[in-house]
Amino acid sequence: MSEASEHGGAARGRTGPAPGHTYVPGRGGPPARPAPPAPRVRLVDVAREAGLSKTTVSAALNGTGRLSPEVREKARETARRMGYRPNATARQLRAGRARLIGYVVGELADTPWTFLESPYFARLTGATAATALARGYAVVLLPAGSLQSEWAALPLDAVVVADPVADDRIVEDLLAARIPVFSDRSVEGREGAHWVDVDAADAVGRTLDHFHAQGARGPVVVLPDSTTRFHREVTAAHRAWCAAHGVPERAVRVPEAGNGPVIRAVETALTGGPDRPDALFVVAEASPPLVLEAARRTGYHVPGDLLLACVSEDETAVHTAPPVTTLSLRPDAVAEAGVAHLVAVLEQGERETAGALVPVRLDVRASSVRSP
Amino acid sequence: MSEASEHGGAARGRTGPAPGHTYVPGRGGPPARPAPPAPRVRLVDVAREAGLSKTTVSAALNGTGRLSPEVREKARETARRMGYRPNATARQLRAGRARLIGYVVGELADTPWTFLESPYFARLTGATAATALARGYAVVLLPAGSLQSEWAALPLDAVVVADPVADDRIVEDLLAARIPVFSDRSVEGREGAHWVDVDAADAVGRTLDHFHAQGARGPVVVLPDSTTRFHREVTAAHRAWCAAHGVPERAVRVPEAGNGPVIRAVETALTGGPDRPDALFVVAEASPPLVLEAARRTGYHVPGDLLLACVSEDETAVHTAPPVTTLSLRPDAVAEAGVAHLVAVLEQGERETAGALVPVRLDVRASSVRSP
DNA sequence: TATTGATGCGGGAACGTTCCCGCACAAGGG
DNA sequence: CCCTTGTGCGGGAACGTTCCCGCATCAATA
Repeated sequence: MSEASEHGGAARGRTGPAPGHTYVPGRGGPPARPAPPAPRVRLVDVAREAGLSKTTVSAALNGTGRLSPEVREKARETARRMGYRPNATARQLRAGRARLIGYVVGELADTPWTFLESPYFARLTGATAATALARGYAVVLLPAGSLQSEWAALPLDAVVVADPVADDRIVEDLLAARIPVFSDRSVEGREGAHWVDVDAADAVGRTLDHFHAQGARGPVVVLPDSTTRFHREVTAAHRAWCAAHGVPERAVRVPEAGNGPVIRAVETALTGGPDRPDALFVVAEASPPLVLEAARRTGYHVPGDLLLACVSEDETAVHTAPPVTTLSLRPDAVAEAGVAHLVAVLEQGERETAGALVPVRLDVRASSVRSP
Repeated sequence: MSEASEHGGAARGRTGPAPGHTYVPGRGGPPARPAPPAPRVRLVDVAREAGLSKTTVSAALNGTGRLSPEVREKARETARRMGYRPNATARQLRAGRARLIGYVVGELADTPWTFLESPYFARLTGATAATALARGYAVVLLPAGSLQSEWAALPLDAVVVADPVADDRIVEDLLAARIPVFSDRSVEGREGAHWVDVDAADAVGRTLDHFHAQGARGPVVVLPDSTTRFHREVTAAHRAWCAAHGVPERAVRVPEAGNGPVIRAVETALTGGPDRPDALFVVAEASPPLVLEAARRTGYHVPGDLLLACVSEDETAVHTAPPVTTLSLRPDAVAEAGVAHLVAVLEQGERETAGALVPVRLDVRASSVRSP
């Protein structure tokens, strides 16, 4: 179970607490005011009190071993009465693993903690922690682009690296330290690295096909200019789609993340070209209401003369007028598949790294439907 | 340093790896295909290889003890060459603490992981993790309303409970388990509990005073209907402010969190009363662009005939037209003060729980400034 | 030359748990 | 009545580290 700063045995005499005294708060003796922090009850303390051995008590509490029902119950009752809680660290040492998973976001290494403010990463983080905990693993948050020294003191069984950038050091460092790494497809083929990913080409295809079906012939896309694998693949997929459909390739790149830069890029996309686009696909993450407002500000009516879709997990898209079509990258599904695979690797020692590709989901709303 | 699922000594023969062989990958012998996972290099392995004792190597690596420069360098060089990384769990056991802090959000216990999608909690979480890590503590994410069984296996030195609801079991459970708890002022006076908080009365006063100074005489507020201490105090402070300024008390309560309910409450606040308000203070968390849109939809011009301010950490407030005035609850400052206090408690064994009150910050923007 | 003191290193216990054994005892069969 | 088998419990090692000692060695001093 769980420790409260386990003050070691230095304070506690090797003899241990006198049976029946120490664990009863304030029994006997003068009412000592500052109350020296009572040492934690250990397995041996329970054993001594119950007149059993630590082996027996351990077996009784864990439901293992061959014990008579009476002895088992006696051990349990004594442990309960004394408020015994097993020392998690000692268990981990014995077990050889800590059931602890690191979680780090590769993107945005210069602003290490802003990733939580992105709805996508917020959902991914939450889903990762939830799934992991359901399988008995806890998740510790690490800063983007963190150094060895920051996780070196942690007994991590594995580390999840979300969206690593191309030249990310952290994956190398972790693999060198022989810590299993879970990430996106960019780590494919590396020894000790495993992956799940979303289908970037599918994401682009689904959205642009949808625009096309609605009659749009001049779609423009707003792409993030990052070295993330997803963003690179989206760029390539966009190029391929345009070539395949005989549509001119119109794209505006966003130099950095954040609502400000993306909104400016949207304005450029809508006003900068030679002719006005009839559809807009914003892949760079931005607040849907702000994108909608930017479209209006530049003289568009949505969906009247501009179809709009955003890659976003932001719930605000539902509440605008009109509601904004979004493409979900399925962080929940990615996390679930990833953790499931990770646990398999850790517990059954899976070597073959068969990654999984998660399909995206297009939530079509009024902003991308040409009214008849 | 960090573990990769430390497969115990059961696999490794008690003799340990033959010096100079095991740690060199694939040296000598046939090219074994499945490559049995090489056992981790331990301190004793380094000691044996270097012809020293584990005591000496330990002292050399930790920079302690009395050692000749030659021996120290030899130990370090050998450790480096063998790729030695200390076992974090063993260190924790010896040290008596794990430098691990739990983090749980009390609010929204029915939807355990959604808290990260709120900009306030996202920032609070990120800032907590960042500050803690800077002081050598890692943060593990726990679900809202989590049970004993979920954190019982973790060697937590302390747990941060953000915004506990009134009847929250978790604080009781943690204190009963003798794990130090850090939370808001609602835990004041409890043994083993410590707190930092924001000044709710100050938050209300600052905003309504600002409205008043801009000439507004009929402000309406949208309040969350939660049992969080902050929300209860805000309600009381609003009542007190209205009484003190001779202004009718106009408030709309939001039954549950989320953009949808808050937006509906905003509409009610703006249209439901006998006379139209001239200022709106949205304390319940919502996306500022959506609030602005709702005000327009109900026939208001901001700031022309309605001053607007939102309690929000959402960066989108800056990018609307007009930009929205926000009241920041300073999650970064709260986290910083909290972690600083927490570390003091853990490391110097501070008993007196002198909590800290963090001032809020009003970022006045065009939405709440009456143009001349 | 003996005594002191400092220096350099190693032996071994301890952190708290789990688990492999082995021992005592009872019951059953030849 | 002895040998086997099974049951119930305990002793002790092991997980990998840190740290308290103690034991040499050697220079400096009496």
